[in-house]
Amino acid sequence: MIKRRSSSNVLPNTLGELELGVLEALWNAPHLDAKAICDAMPRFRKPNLSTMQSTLERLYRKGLVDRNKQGHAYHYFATISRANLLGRMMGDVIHLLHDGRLETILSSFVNVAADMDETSLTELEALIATKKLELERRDD
Amino acid sequence: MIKRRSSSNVLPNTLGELELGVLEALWNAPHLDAKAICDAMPRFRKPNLSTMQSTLERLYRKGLVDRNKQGHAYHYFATISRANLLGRMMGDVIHLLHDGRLETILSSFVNVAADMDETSLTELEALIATKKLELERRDD
DNA sequence: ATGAAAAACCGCTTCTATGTCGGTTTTTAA
DNA sequence: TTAAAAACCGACATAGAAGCGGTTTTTCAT
Repeated sequence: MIKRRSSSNVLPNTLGELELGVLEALWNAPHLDAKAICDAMPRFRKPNLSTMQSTLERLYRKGLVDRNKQGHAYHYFATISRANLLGRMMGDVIHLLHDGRLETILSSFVNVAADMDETSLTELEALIATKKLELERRDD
Repeated sequence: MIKRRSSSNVLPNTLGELELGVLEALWNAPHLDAKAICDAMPRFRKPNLSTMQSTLERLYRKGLVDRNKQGHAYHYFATISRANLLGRMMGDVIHLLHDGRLETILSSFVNVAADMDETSLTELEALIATKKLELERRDD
């Protein structure tokens, strides 16, 4: 009598490698069909057309791509931008490890930014300034 | 003839629900043994002791916990803080969706911070200032 | 209209990480 | 010395993703 697992919901927005590859291809060139997306994959892992169709179907059910029929094939396009997906996944991670202290999260931002590039902190400051102006304007 | 999958490395630092629960318990009270960690889990999903031991063993191999024998049982402790794990996972997500443009990443930070709380942007500014001072001092 | 080609559709297998646990061996402390 | 507690070992379960062959449907050119 084995205990059933309560379908794990850590990081609800994670994707497989191929799924991500597909999105990359679609961000790069919207409105491709399954065949074209296959061709856009690097040779060392070019999947069978059926495999690509399965993957597209999964992405479609997840709402990450939409499609419409043009001629004899579906043409696919991403329904989410790279930046938005990044935001979602960051949200997942934050939600997963949130301890209620804002400082924990914000200091992660700063640390990541500091690790990337010397000038990042300054850029981050500039973006904050812009964001603050936006918020002020919205309040008027 | 089925193609072998090159063991997928999307988000190398993801954890299962139980694994994360264990870390939460250890962050909350370091140096517990397997039994005690079991007891620390919410009743509705309290695992068998063996299950807990397997999970601890996996976390140990991953380097996320360490242990030493005290009396007749191992006592476990986390080798990574919540904030550091958050940082790692954020790094994973960023690496996964990096498009070369720093602005994409930084604007995600700002957006997430802005969604959380009005004062977050100001706090973020303060943290940046602190971080900058740290970096300057390191250069001396 | 019609038939070949292309794509969709269907159902199945494989793979991997995690969760799950029973049974056996080892260790410890009384 | 021995009973109990824990470690250790070897399974099986599950879910999401990757993978693909075979069949049906659609389309377009003739």
